[in-house]
Amino acid sequence: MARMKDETKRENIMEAAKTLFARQGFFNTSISDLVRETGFPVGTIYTYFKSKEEIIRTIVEEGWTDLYSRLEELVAAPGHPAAKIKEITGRFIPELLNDLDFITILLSEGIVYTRIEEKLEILTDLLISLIKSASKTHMLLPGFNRATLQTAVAVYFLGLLNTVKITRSSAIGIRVTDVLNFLELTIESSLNLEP
Amino acid sequence: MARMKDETKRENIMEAAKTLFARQGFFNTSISDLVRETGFPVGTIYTYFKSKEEIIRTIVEEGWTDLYSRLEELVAAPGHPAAKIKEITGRFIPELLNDLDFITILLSEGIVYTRIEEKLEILTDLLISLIKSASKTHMLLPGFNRATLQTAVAVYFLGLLNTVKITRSSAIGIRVTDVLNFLELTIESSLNLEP
Amino acid sequence: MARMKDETKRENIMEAAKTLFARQGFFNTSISDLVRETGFPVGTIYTYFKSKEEIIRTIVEEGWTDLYSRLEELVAAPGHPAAKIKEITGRFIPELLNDLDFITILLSEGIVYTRIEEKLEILTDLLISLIKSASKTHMLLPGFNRATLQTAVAVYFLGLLNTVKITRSSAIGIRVTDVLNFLELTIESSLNLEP
Amino acid sequence: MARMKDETKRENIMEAAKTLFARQGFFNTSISDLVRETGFPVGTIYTYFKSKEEIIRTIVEEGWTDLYSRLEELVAAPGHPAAKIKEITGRFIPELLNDLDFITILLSEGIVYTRIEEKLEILTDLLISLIKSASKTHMLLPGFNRATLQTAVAVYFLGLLNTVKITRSSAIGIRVTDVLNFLELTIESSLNLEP
DNA sequence: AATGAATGAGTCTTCATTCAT
DNA sequence: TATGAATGAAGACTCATTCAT
Repeated sequence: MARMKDETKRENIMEAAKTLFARQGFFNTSISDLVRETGFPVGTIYTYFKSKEEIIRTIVEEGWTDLYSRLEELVAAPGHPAAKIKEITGRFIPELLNDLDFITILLSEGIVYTRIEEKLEILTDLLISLIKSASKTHMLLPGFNRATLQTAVAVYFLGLLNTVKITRSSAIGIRVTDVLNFLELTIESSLNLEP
Repeated sequence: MARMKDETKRENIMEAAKTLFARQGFFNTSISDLVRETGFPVGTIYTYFKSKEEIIRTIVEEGWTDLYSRLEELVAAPGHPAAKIKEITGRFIPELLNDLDFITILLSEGIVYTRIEEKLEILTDLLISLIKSASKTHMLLPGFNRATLQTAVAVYFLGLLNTVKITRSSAIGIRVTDVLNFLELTIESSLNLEP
Repeated sequence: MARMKDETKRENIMEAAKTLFARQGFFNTSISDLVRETGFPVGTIYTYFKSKEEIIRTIVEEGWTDLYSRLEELVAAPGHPAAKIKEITGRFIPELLNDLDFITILLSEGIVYTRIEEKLEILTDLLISLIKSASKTHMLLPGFNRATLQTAVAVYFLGLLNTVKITRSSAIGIRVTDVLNFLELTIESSLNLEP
Repeated sequence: MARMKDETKRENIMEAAKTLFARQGFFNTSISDLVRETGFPVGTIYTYFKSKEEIIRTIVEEGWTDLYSRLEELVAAPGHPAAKIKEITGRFIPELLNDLDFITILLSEGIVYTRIEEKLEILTDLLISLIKSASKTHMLLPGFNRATLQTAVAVYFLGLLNTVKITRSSAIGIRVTDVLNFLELTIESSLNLEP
């Protein structure tokens, strides 16, 4: 087996790109910015990624895969569904909301360069099945059919991310703790969880 | 006297820009695209806007002003607060969700080029005061302090817009009707409205 | 006779242009700068001058004509030649060196847009004939033929102007008084003036 | 390894720029002109110079450095001060006056883009100290203090250059030989040199 | 005559990507 | 494989001048 490409370099590039894309935006970040930030020569960047677009796509894809697989694992693990939901709101989401750079990129150019809807749909499906199994009655809220439920999850998920993202750059009086607090209160009151 | 500045031209430019920015993104839309789309010569574009950035800023600013003033008017009008909330979910939001181009721009580069957090904060304040006056108990949900309430409004608002935006470009199984449906159900069940 | 064009406006334009051209240079001054500075509409500028180039040409031509005619008058007046030379170094040149804007323009784009060499040649001729008639011996300096004498006048004239011009923008330790002082000393010692 | 930056190209660009700037002026020379003249693609111009302004600055700066260091060397060399002055008027100045393109640029936009006064001041200092050491009496001319002397050098230097510059484009009856002739005569008669 | 919107050729510069070394 | 000079299409924007009103 031939010598593998230096995985560290790849990660350095992605890390730098993530920071820059989040801070300045994808279009306002040039490959030379990346060269300056990483200290690598241009050629090296193109050794690891075949285009600028591929860099952002990779950031989003890998970030999402990581996110989703951790969620999947959490759901698949043995244990009570209601406890898993607690785990999600109490640990998984807080962790996610911490990665502001990822959120910023995902909600900006990430949407353009990767099929985010598909990701959202899959995520949504996973969560819905969990919610259903966690719910005593299997009738979460009267009047909620599947589409509405899917909508609910999407609205919450995107709403949370976007709120946190906007919070970042601003003096708005919302803190990440408020967001988490809101989430917990909402989940508790609207889902009729089994004990 | 010389020719007077033509308001129609200004609107043509903004309309074309709105379409293009929403469809291709701000950075993927060149001034030449605008020239092609409007049929105006470059110089004319710059007679009405002093930069490309000013165009997007104007689109967001004017769109938001229109949005907010309609909401303000609705809130200020005589009538029962609960009825006004119905009006908002039943007429105002649906109308807003219809303007997909505006939503797309607002959530993308609009965030970068205008102080969207400030706008959101003001909007949030208006809605909170309405909600409070509409609520029987003035205790909307147990455990909701002001920050959480503000968060709730932000999450819903941004979540709705973002969901609809993503819906646009995709095969995801969510329709605007689902979004509206979800909103109505949520509002009803979570706000304890006076009859 | 038809109503004459408002001569004042013409002068306002030239004055503003002179200031701006001297301060920022001809090419870095736009017609809009002129519009801003004068308060006149563009159209008005073009009513009085048919092009930007004509403005600078007029500034140089009129300035030079004024300069030259005052010199000519001084030379033509009755009186002793040696006294006239004193008059030139003591009054005429100091006055000229005062008009820094004119000097700056003359030495920069003025050279490009008007035939400055012709002007210089005529000026030179006038001064040479004066010097000759003022000189006791009519042999100013041994070895000075006509061409050398013309050169001398040109070098002094351009040298004086250029030195003063550079002095303007800088911390160099030369003052206009030094320049005048130098001139006087030189003239006295090198020209063998009749008493 | 990648290609190395090619010093020849840099020089080609500067050479072409020098010719064009001198002939047409800095502002009337476009980067496209440079592209046409050099045969290089635009990008290559910008590989070697980061802006149009940097090109002119480099031309003036390098030209001046070369000039000054040759003068310095001449002055520092062993030998009689009076002989050095002869060397300057007889060889150094004639060589300088030969480089019409450099003179033209130096006296036009060169003034704007580099601190020419500082250069002049340093040059002046060097020459003054040489003149003083060459002078028998150390009292060059009665009444000449340091400022006047500095002025004298500046006026001569700028006057010579400017005269030659104007000579270039014109039918004026002055030749470079006249200028040199004038200089020699002046120096001899006004400086009281030791034998 | 007065005005200032209209015009579009032309400006400088950038930048993702390639490929010779 | 590593490098970074080379490339040139494309970018946003300017501005002297015209001419409809």
